[in-house]
Amino acid sequence: MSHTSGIRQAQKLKTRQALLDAALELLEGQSLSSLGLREVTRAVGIAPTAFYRHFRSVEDLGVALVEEALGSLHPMIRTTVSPAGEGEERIARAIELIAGHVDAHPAHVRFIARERHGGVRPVREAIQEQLARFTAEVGEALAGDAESAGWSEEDLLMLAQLYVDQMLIIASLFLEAPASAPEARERVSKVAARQLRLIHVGRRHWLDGTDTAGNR
Amino acid sequence: MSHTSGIRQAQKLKTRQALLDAALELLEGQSLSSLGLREVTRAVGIAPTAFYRHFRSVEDLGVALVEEALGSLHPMIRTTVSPAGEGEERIARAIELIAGHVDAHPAHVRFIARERHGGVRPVREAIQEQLARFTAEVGEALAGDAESAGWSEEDLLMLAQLYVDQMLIIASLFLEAPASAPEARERVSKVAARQLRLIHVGRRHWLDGTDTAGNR
DNA sequence: TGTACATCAGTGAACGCGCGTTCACTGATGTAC
DNA sequence: TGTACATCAGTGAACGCGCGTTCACTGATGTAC
Repeated sequence: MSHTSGIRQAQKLKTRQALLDAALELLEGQSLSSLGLREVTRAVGIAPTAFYRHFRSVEDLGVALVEEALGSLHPMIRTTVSPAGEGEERIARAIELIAGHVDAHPAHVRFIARERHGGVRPVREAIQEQLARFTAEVGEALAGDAESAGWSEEDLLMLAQLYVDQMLIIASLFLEAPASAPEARERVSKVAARQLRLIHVGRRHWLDGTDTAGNR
Repeated sequence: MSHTSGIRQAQKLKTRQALLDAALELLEGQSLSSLGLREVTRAVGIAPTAFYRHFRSVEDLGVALVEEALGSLHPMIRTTVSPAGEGEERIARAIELIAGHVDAHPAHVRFIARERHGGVRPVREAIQEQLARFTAEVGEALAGDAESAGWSEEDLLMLAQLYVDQMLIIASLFLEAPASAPEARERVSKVAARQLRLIHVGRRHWLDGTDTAGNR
């Protein structure tokens, strides 16, 4: 029978978390497909064979990392698109939220950016699946927004996808502009704000002249 | 003295190209950081040690692959943003061009998508550098467009960046929708067209009410 | 509460294997005269 | 054109090393009575 508490269970979870943490740290400088099982256990300070008590393989650990990383991304995305305030102000707030998240969880963000198109299929698929869920959620959030009146389901989903992709791009940009280089961060913030603004302008005028789109 | 012709030189180039080709093929299912030198030479049918006659390391080969892959991407991007025709038609043509390029060079596209945020720094940096050059080029092309009258340099560059990122996103989507699944391709084409259309709408109305952006 | 047995997270030795790199080499191609 | 020497792409043996995985084990924790 499996218990949810008990000294043994608690210790096991602790070791499992230590494996995840060590792996994530090692992944700052390499991709999952080159991460070794022994490398991870060595970093944690346990015997290589103990790894198998927690994961069937490094790939398996990678899938667990996806859950962890996108779990932490989840609330951020919801808050980012939460419909409060006026356009320009919302954009600034969204960018601050993204920058803050990248500062708080740089390794998670890097892991997702790296493995999204990485060499390990199960991990790639786990990421795509989670991102699809995010897109659906953002779509729902957008549907509740006054600015989306008259929008078709399909259009809302395409906008949601645009936003989700854009958020990941902006997060990657912040990753390359560390907190130690405030000018670089400022530059990223400015470009990101302009891009979100352009998307927002496009959104406001989306239904303007559907039949004549493209004409001046 | 180094010649540009001669049997020896020609054979050397042939072997070098064989190494690049074999590596690219092996990279369809894994990332560069896990690709082995012996794996590549085995695929080509030469001794492992011969590798060093052409590249100093697998990383070095990766950088060469970036040149090759983005060299082939280069003309596509130029043509895609080339300013001919009316809005809606240009969008359809751009998407066809991207789809065609992905069909013609799937491994190159996959390589760039994978290694753009991958685990090998020199390769990552080579890609970022080339993409920055593309962005600058697209910016210049946009500057020559009538629709860009009144745009600041900065705004043009941010739009160029948006387009380049969007092209890569669309290319990745086509990669996952193989030519054997025409419905999936059609779906990708449609979403991509809507997204480009929204960006285009944003572009047309960018200067509408700079001071009141965000108000309805 | 105490005792006897079951569970199971972590150990450590051992394995076969493929890796990257070195080295002295070979023999076809290139060059000088 | 022929000869003698230089170059250098590719060879093959050898190396030390770290890898993933197996296995029987230990001893602390959990359970039954």
